Amino acid sequence: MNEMKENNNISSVCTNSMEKREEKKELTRSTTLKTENFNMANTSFITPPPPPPATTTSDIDQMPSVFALSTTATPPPPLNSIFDMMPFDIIGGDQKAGSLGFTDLLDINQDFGAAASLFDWFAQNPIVGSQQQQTFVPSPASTLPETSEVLNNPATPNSSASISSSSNEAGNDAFQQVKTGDQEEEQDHDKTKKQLKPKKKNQKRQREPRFAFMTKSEVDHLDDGFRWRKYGQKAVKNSPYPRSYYRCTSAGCGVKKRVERSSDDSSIVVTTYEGQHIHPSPLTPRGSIGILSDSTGFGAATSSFVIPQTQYQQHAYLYSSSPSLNINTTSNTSFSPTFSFHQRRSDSPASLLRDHGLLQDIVPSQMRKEPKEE
DNA sequence: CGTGTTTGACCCGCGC
DNA sequence: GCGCGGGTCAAACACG
Repeated sequence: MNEMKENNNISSVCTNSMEKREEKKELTRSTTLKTENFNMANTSFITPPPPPPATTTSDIDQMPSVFALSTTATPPPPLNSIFDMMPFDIIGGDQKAGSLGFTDLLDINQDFGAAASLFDWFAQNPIVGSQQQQTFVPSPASTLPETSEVLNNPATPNSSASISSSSNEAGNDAFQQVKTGDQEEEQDHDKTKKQLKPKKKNQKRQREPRFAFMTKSEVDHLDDGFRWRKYGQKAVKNSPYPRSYYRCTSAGCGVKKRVERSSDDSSIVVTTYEGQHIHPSPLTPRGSIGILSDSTGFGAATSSFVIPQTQYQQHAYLYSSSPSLNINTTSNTSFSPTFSFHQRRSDSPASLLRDHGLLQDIVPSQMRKEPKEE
């Protein structure tokens, strides 16, 4: 019920209350936000994504990648749930590509298939730390990004679930440090702002390992099965879209999430998770969705992934998952999400990589650079 | 009343 | 040191 409330929250906020608030906001306009953009974003959210019309390859890119599923036995979740997204056949356009399994495309398929979720998979295949870099970053010129942010680049093109991730400075045991980091951070949160002030000056604030992915979606805040509380919103430089900051509402769980819309492709939402849930998803027992979630808290963080490529492969790909296809409301423990694969035609890869804001965090600097002609 | 959002102010790190 | 930008806080507010 709460989930439903939360799920409906966006739409309701966007319709009634948001309009009221907007009126008020007109008076107390913040310099932080650009109103037009804010309204624009909301407007687009209000409109439910239209059902997929008969697709032709030509108009695929203009089509929304989010629409309600009607194939599930359980009541269809709200539209802003990422489980509703079936971008695979829309984005992909190519039905063959759409039918391609994720396992057909990725050489990590076995591990991922066994994992209950992406995050689970990453837990099993930690992508942070030096070991990871050896495994996933084949980069020849491979100077690891000085930012300590790590991207699990594919060993071979076309065969990677390149979901960007970053870690804190202490990167090597980032996952283990999540909890300690949470505790420390939680203590900090308990302090007041003024108490924060005299706080450790020489001690750098530790960053949680981050996990970012792009979702082609009309809604900013995707329902990933967890309850989030928005605690901030900032305008993103060089982007008309604001960035929203969310924190997991579960007590003691310090997981944060940042959501921003790509300035280059407004249909792409960049979601960055920071930290690790210390509790199961509140939605776990709920129908088929729950099996996507796990205690690691990254359940069902699957939708479509715009994959920044290495310098080998100077294209951005959009991976899309269609979990519901394989799940079918059964407790299929051997859930293996089906990913489709589509090379975007309209978006220049460079433009995707050039995206501002969070992309600067999640994409290693070497990848943000305009690729030199090979 | 509990929960979540909004938003101005503040903190902090970083580059110059 | 200063300015900028990212990130966070917390009071005020909205909503069910």
